[in-house]
Amino acid sequence: MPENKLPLTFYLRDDVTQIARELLGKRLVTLKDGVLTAGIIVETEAYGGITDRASHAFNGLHSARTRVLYSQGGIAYVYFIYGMHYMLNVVTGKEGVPDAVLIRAIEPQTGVEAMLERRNMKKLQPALTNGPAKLTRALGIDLEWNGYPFTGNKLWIEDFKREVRESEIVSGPRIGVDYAGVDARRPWRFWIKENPFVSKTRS
DNA sequence: AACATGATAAACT
DNA sequence: GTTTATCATGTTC
Repeated sequence: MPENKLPLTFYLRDDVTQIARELLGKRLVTLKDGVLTAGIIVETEAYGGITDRASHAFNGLHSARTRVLYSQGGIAYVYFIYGMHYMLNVVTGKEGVPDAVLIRAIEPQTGVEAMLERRNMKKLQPALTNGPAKLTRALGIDLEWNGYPFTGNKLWIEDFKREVRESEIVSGPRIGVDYAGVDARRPWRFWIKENPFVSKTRS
């Protein structure tokens, strides 16, 4: 177990955009079937609870799907979309506040062979993990991981000796949320400037 | 009916 | 190499 694993207190803070920024440069790790896979987080998006039209919990919606969003921070919110993809979010804030950060891209670091196999690819290239559904597939994350804690021994985020200067962090509108009206234009997507593993925007 | 996407193919430059 | 179009596939409200 790594000593630099982020503590629960990291996730319990109430500024979700700040947490989304701080997650850049951190190392996301999964341990599944004895196989360790990990990568550096290079792109995130903040989802601001009940007042954010792009959030699944907008207007205080409670449902079977959004239940884990209202939990105390420090657990995973995994959901299924477009009939075939899984998305990983980090739930933040105190219990009752459905804030979350979507992990949109990572830079592969450990267990590249296993990731390539899960993705059915032969060679390391940005397409391995440069999108939210690509990285969940590469890390072996599916619906079973919904609600799983980031403080356990199967899924965690750890500090990594990668200094991310403020000047390296770029922000802009979130992807795929055009339906969200005014909230669609909020600059709540954060990424590391010029990193080749950041997702490609569709025009 | 819509969806916090990815893979592929075809037509560009 | 890049942009544009199309489809896959099933849960959610």
